Amino acid sequence: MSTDKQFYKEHPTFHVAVDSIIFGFDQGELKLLIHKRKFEPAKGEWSLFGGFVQQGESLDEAANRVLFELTGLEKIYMEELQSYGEADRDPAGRVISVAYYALIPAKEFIEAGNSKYGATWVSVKDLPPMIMDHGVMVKKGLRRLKRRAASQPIGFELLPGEFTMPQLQSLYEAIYQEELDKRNFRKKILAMDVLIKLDRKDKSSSRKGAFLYRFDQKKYKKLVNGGYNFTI
Amino acid sequence: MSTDKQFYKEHPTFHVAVDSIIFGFDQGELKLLIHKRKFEPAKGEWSLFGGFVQQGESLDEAANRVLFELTGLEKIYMEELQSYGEADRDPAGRVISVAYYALIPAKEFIEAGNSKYGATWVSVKDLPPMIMDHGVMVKKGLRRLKRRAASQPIGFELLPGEFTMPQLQSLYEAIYQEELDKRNFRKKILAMDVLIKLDRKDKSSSRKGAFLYRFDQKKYKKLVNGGYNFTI
DNA sequence: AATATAAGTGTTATACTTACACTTAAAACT
DNA sequence: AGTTTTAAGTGTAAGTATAACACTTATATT
Repeated sequence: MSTDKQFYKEHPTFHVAVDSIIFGFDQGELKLLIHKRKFEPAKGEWSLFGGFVQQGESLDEAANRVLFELTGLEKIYMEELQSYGEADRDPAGRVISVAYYALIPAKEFIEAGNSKYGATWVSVKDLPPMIMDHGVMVKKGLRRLKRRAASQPIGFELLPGEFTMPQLQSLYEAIYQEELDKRNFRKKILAMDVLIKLDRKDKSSSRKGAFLYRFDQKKYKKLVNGGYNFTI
Repeated sequence: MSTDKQFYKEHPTFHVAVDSIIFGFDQGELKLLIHKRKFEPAKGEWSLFGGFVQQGESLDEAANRVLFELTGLEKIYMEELQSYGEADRDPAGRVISVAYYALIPAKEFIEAGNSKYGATWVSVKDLPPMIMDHGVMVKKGLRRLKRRAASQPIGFELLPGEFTMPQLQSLYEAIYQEELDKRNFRKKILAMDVLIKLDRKDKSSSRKGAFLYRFDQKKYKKLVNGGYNFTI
């Protein structure tokens, strides 16, 4: 702090915020978690979950803290998306915002939506108007999700620890917004050799029941380190 | 400014910097433009081109301004890469830095390196130690370049307006760090149908001379808008 | 006229991707 | 107990894209 002032004091400082684009998957639909803004200005309007970076915390730490404070969600998949720094993006003052995108699995999905925090899930196909540049951030987040899903098995982050092939396929269909052939889909996914088939079935969506699988983190890491590159 | 204080004044503010990872291509090598830092602390050590965001300018504007001030380069390809916000990343004080990556064509390449600004080109295969987290930023920039080069015809940004097939191939070989088959390379590039073959030759590197091409921006945009996706 | 050098060109084999339809397991109903 | 209903599960063949491979050509230099 004292050195800060010593070297850089002639330069201006700015409020820095983090905003999280939180995707979830449920009932065959890809959804976004938003809430009504809790503070002025624009209090009560639809907003991503955001807050200001505090002294002594990194951007990643701030993003995780804000998310936890506003939704109770912890230890979820999160990565930086892009910074937004237009001088007039926030009408209430100069704020530079770092957008994060986050994926949460179905188990936590329900709780977050029903919580005391006033969070709401909206379908990405029918987004309400959001404050400032949050709509732009979401579009960018969706593009990133599509790209990531195609080249990394990121979809698994959006599912519970155990899932069925039809569920996984339905997730990818929601991300790409197109129907996939189930034979080809299974072939590709299984060819990656990162899934473990369990001998139990999930019977919630059919009489026959669908076998459960889980993602094999170890095999995946081995593949990635070996230079292998996924494409779904 | 006054509204800023009104609404957000309880939150801390930070110095925000931009740092540019500038790639160039020359003599068959992919290179990075760096310089010796002009101010304390760590004055005289190898550094990316960076500076502080000023009041009233966006991050993009700051990145372009800083680059121009330090290298004289203007209107070059630039995009945001990632933000770096660890609390202790700069030993002299809290600074949040937004890294940009930039590509400059061969024509401007030479000038930038020989300039009054003290800029130096170093091979990406043999990078010197750099201040703070600049080495990490460069690694990230290289990964981005590789990925972008594979899916967008971004390589053209690194070449002069007119170039030959052997030059283009050599650029891709430098980016991927592997040799490519020239027949297959030509086939793929030409199949994209975004190059215009000129009837002139460049004879600087062979007696026979190689035909010059230029990139057709219009055709490219048409393809991209039509949903086409490149892969080299 | 001969030589040296990099540019330029096609084909075949292999791998990957896409399209496509029937069988099976199990609960629910009669 | 047998029949019906529903989603899960499975294989093959055609088409497309990728990868491997070697000789000819244009031109400056000697």
